[in-house]
Amino acid sequence: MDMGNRKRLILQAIIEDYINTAEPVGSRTISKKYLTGTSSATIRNEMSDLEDMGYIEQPHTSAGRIPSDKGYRLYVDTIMKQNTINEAQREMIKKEFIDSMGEIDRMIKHASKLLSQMTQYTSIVIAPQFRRTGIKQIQLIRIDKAVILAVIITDAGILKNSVLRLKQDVNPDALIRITNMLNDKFAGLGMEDIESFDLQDLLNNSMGHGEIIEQVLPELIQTLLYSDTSEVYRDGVSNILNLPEYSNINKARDFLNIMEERELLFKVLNDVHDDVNVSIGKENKLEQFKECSLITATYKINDKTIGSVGIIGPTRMEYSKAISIVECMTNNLSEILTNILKR
Amino acid sequence: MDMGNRKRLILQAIIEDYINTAEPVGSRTISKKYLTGTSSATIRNEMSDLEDMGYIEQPHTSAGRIPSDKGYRLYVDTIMKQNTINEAQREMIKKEFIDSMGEIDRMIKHASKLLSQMTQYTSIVIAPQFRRTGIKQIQLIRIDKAVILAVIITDAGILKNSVLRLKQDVNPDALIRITNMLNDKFAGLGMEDIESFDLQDLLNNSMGHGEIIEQVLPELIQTLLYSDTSEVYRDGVSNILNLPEYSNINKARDFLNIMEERELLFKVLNDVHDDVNVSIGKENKLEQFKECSLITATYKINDKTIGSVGIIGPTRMEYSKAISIVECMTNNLSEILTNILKR
DNA sequence: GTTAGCACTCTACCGAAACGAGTGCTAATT
DNA sequence: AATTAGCACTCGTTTCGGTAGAGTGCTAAC
Repeated sequence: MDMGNRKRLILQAIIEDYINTAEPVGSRTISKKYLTGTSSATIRNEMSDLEDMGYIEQPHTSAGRIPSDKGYRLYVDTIMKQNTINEAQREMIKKEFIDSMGEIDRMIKHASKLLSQMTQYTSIVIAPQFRRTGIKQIQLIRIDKAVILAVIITDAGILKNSVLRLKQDVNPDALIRITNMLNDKFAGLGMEDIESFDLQDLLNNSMGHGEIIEQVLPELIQTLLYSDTSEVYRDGVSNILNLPEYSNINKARDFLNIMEERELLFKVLNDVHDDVNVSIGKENKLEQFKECSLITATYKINDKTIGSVGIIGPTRMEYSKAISIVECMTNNLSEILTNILKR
Repeated sequence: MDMGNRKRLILQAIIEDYINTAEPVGSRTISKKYLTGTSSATIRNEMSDLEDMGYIEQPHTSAGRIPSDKGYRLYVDTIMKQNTINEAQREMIKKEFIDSMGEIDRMIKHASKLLSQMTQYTSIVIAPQFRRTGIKQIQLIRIDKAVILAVIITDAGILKNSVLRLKQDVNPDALIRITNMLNDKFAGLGMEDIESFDLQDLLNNSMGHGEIIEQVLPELIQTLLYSDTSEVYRDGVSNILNLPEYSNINKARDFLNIMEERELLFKVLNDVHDDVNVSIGKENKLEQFKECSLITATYKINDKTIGSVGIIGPTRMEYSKAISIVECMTNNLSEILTNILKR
């Protein structure tokens, strides 16, 4: 059976009406609101075909049709019109960012809030990923007897610090030499390189500071590699309770439960690599998201992906709007973060 | 009318039964389950008195009674038995902390998770408050042309850093002199002192570095005073959906909405100063908490309050258990944080 | 002061009936 | 051959009356 243009229009009508109303759409509704030139009987026939083709479903006899995941997929890929957010909204995102600039952290939280406010779904954002950047500089600062502070500055201008407690005191000169040594070794390296770093090699060339380096380095590497896992921000979690899909308390609870699993959310967002990705319903790997759609996008510093943002909503999602917003958001984030670096 | 011992027992019975069942408690239930020697008729009379005295309420004629806020208050203050958590649970809290030690941040998140898991309510924790500590040391580090990193180390060993971008480059020697100058002025001061700090005075004695100090200082003070607002962690928000109080979607949504207002939560937790505080129902200043109870406790470093934790639940809360858990938690937090310092 | 008994009240629950939205099929129309 | 009108049928939702049950307040007896 082929997909005539009228079928396409009917599918579009069903999806868009269902997105608005969350009610199964009947043939008469379509005939009256969308395809006024066509009778409901004709549309019924077409709908029957669409059902056979798997694009729509019937919750029960004598109800209208609702889109299937496959239907949404076709819609997203070939039917819907793109970029529906208007210039004013784009400006809003841009402007809001300029206002919130300063601390990267605050900016990220703000991005999350904006996303959820504009879409009325739940947003998730992961903070810039240290691991994905390179090391620019390492500074060791003596703050007390046998206590030093390690500050790490990355390509992306992100800082990490950790307090290292040593067994013995270090004199300032030695500390400077050690700092230089570490910088020689580490500056310019990517985090991937650190993982396979040869500790022994460094120790052999430690010019008498072996003992100290032996104490400092493991902690330092630890900080470098693992400190920034799972910095996840959510916003608008309560938005989903406005949706009829979640008027069922149990579903709502399930959803909220996942939203409290930071590590899980982190993972989900972290292994997306496309610029913009749309996962519809059962396309999601996670069992708990089988009735949701997830729109994700990555943001970059100097064209290197270092984080991502996402929107979670019901499969009945305003895809077009959500996609444009997420896209616009990551573009702005990338631009601003990259600029912060250049300054 | 005076409060005889039997009235007290009946009130206790009503409250404890209601805490367990969330159903209005009738006279027959009490006569059968709690005061087996007394007939339901007698208890009815007593209950009528208790209602007149304002300790219990009737949702409608021909329903049992439920405790009023005043009733809970009396219960918490004079009736309930204290410290109901057992040694095993105490050990659990202690042990969990030892496991999660290391980064303060992680520890705080973990505390929040533990609180909500053990109580099955929603927990809120605010991270150690920088503002409430004194400055130990300030370090300025040149990381690039006209870019310096300010690291602040406080009494409590907490660090803050901010990147400062200057209009002109600074040579290392000047930076050291400036650093020393700042340390002379700031080290040992409490955050309260900073607020009233006389900028002009420092500028007058700036030994030729006035221009740089003028650029550095405002940002630095900004960081000191405002950077750590609203580091709030929540956990177990979805727990409340298990409670019959929130089977009504609207109430649940209201609750979730508040829980997304970090600043609000921060404020609520931040202006509690007692060691342990219980606010019941309408005793809460916040409109949205009029049907909740809030148990808060503060934790300290070296006997100086620097943060607090709290539990939010329905007025029908297991006060005794919740209070002990919160108390135990803050004691452990205080101890461990204080020890971290000493090391 | 306490208790048994009883009339009364109010809610929650249940089932039947009416309703209405929507379908699928058939026959007529274009 | 495609479209449409008409109609019987299905199934979920709403409404409504009736009933059961829990609990009270009051009275009279103990």
